[in-house]
Amino acid sequence: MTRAASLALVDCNNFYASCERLFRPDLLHRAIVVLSNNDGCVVARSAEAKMLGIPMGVPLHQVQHLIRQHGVVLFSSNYALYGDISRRVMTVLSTLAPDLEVYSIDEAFLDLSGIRDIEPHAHMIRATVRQWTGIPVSIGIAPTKTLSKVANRLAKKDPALKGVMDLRDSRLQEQLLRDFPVGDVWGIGRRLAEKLDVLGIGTALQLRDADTSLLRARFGVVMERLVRELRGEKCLDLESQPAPKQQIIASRSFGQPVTGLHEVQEAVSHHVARAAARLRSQYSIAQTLQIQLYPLPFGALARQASIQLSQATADTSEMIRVARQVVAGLYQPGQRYRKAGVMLLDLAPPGVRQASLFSAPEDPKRQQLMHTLDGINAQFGRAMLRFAAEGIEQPWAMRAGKRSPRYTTCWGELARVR
DNA sequence: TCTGGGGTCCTAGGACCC
DNA sequence: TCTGGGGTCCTAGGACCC
Repeated sequence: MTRAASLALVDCNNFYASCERLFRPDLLHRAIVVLSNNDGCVVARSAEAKMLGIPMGVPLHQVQHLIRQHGVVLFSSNYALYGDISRRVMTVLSTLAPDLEVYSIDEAFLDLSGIRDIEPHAHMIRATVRQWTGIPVSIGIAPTKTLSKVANRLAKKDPALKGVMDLRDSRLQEQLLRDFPVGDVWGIGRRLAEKLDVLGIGTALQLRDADTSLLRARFGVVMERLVRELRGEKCLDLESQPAPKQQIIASRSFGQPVTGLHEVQEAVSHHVARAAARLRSQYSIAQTLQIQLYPLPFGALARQASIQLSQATADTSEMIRVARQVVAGLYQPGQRYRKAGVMLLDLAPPGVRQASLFSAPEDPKRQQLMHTLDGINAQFGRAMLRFAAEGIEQPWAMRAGKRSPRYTTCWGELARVR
């Protein structure tokens, strides 16, 4: 029996539905469903709702008959609440393992190396989270992240396991992967499952034992990593420090279709403000602003524009000023819009190269670039002053510029100090 | 008629440079 | 008319995740 490094995936059961239930204990055994913004789609279901055959992500109108027939209780989503409860769960978990990675609002990978009796420990984790937060969780234990995902799924499926599945044993892996549909493997979506099916690969075991180089050639490096992980070879590390976002998106569907330019501009301005706030909270500035307007009917191509800001910034009013102009350009009178979105790209810091150029010193493009770098420097200086004023430790440092006689390469880089 | 809001990584192809 | 190699950067789009 081979026993490798031990990783656990802790996943909250029916998370949003469980959160709502905390405040409605009378709904303990009732079918309940949580809806997306504007109450459009089903985004979470209690076990009872799953049993009724209400699928994940389905538009509400498609299951209205089931809802009425079985008296399913509906909730609008309350992300502030779910975020708060998630933080409590993660805090509890962090006291029960040497290291953890918060993977999503309802999942965390735990490093359990150094813990001797892992299975009893996992049961203890499960009971503690339940007792301290009220949230039920399932735990999958395995040598790699991908296998721990498999284990977690099995833990959820078989009640006899009491919420914990230990998949460290390689013979057990072989046995259980045999019946595990390849489409349920982490990283295999609908498209890939279809393509694998054509190759005669229908189970996780067949995928695990397939020819690596063939898969690599056909599907790329992501697939190769996935296959190796299924074999118990660790390719994905635990990332306990959350990396700063590389792009920030803020978008919303309108409750009703919108036609007026002013209304669209107001909505976009609001999204810009939300995105910029998130940008500042990770101490970043953005160089590129992207605006998307989604017309009706559903599925119609979005109108979009991408704008390089004259200098990278995190300033809300400057971004809103630019965004309003862009919206005016994209907007078509008489068109009905269902959704608007904003995306911030080319974020810095940390460690993001801002620009590079190989050109003669008099090249106007180089002048432009130097101007941009000056802009970054200025932003950076102001940020530092603000940190100092607020007594915050200065988290970033900056480097810029590099020259050679004939040509000049310039680049700016904001690097993390610690 | 009614259809969420975030994110990530990878690849292909074109522009551009020496 | 045919004729180069090697490289970077950017963008769009596809696939996936929760």
